[in-house]
Amino acid sequence: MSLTGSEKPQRKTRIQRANEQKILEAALDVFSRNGFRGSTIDQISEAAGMSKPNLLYYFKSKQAIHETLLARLLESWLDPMKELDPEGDPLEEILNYVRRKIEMTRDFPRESRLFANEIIQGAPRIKPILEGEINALLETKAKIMTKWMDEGKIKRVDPKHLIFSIWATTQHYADFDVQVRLVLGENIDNPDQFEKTKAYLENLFTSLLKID
Amino acid sequence: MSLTGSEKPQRKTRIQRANEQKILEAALDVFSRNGFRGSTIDQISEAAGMSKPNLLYYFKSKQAIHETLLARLLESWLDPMKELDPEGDPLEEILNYVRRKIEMTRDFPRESRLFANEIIQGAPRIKPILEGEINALLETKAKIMTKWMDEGKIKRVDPKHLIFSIWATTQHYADFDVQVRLVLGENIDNPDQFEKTKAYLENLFTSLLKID
DNA sequence: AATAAACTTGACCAATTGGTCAGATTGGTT
DNA sequence: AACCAATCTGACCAATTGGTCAAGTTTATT
Repeated sequence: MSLTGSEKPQRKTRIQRANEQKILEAALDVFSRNGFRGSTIDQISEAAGMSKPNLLYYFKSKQAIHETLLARLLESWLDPMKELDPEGDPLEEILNYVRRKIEMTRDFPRESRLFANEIIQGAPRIKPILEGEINALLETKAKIMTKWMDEGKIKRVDPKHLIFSIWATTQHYADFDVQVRLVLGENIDNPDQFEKTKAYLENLFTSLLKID
Repeated sequence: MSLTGSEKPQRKTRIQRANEQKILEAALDVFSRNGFRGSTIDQISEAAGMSKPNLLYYFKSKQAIHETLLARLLESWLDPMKELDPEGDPLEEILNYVRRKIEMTRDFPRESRLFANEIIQGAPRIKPILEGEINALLETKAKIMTKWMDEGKIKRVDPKHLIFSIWATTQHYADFDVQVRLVLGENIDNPDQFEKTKAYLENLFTSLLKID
């Protein structure tokens, strides 16, 4: 028994690190396709290439994997918004935010769906985190936008609804991928289609905000 | 045994009609909150106020209830788009579509979430229907919009992306209800907030499409 | 009132699934 | 080589859950 008290205080082994990685990668795949209740530990352990008890050696429960995944996700999910710079050119700052958002949608569609699944079902597991972090950040950024509007740098709109519409329009391409593909034949993982989508969204938000 | 051949060819009884209604109503509630796999027959039968075997007397399986719900949903879901009139005033027609869409989001949020749940998870059960019906309708309406653009009645944008962004921005308020509420304190079921949201979206799409 | 059909349910079953455990194997350290 | 901790797994368990069944109750029809 170690003197440090906690359960697993040791530094991580090579194997431990590798296997936790494999599990989280597999779990992201499975959870984002099937939702929490629609996913089984067997599916995940199979996808991770190990036995179920072995998976449970690294994560004590299905919940634990899911929580780890969501925690990591939330961390990176808000990054694009954090970069919104009050000193930059207002319209360009917002467009850059849109661009970063749609790049994330292209590069991390599974993360987007994992998040969407969680929110649609009432965010049972991440409401507290959402409540604190997102709200604070959003409040700050909304204030910046309001200041820009006061200064006449961009047109006046409700900043929170603006942010909602940026989230909605960008994430739509990941979350409703099947539908988009059914209509367009492809989605933003295709470079050509990515450019078209980006151009459309840049135009959408420029039209809304640009002062003539 | 009846001569008409099919399983249950009879006209529906008073009780039958009432109970099927109760079941579908309860199932919509449960499925839209928990997704297909996250919902149990017990939850639904409890919500419908009857025993599980009795529920299964009216619907032969959990799947069957879900399919019935989705079929009914799809029917009404596309109605707002069908009303888009090629003879009407272009901008006003599109804005009316946006208005109908956001009214549906307000009045039928559970249906919106049921649909979103299904699509996010790859639309396993409704892909065929989606493929036929939605695609055909969307193609027709996109052509109408293109014609309006050719005639210089509205600004030129990609009509399919336009439709995506209308879907995304309106449905967002139902599907991400929890998040919206966390940020605004309320959502479009509040008349005041509904007006604000409607005004924002009207402005968004007017800015995009209006010819000065 | 009698009767048949429609309706209802407690008890039950089999499959799935989250999680445990005892024991085997492997990796690192001396 | 020897030893201990870390890693791994087959077998197992208990709870949940979709669905069945036989028997009872209610409703409609004559």
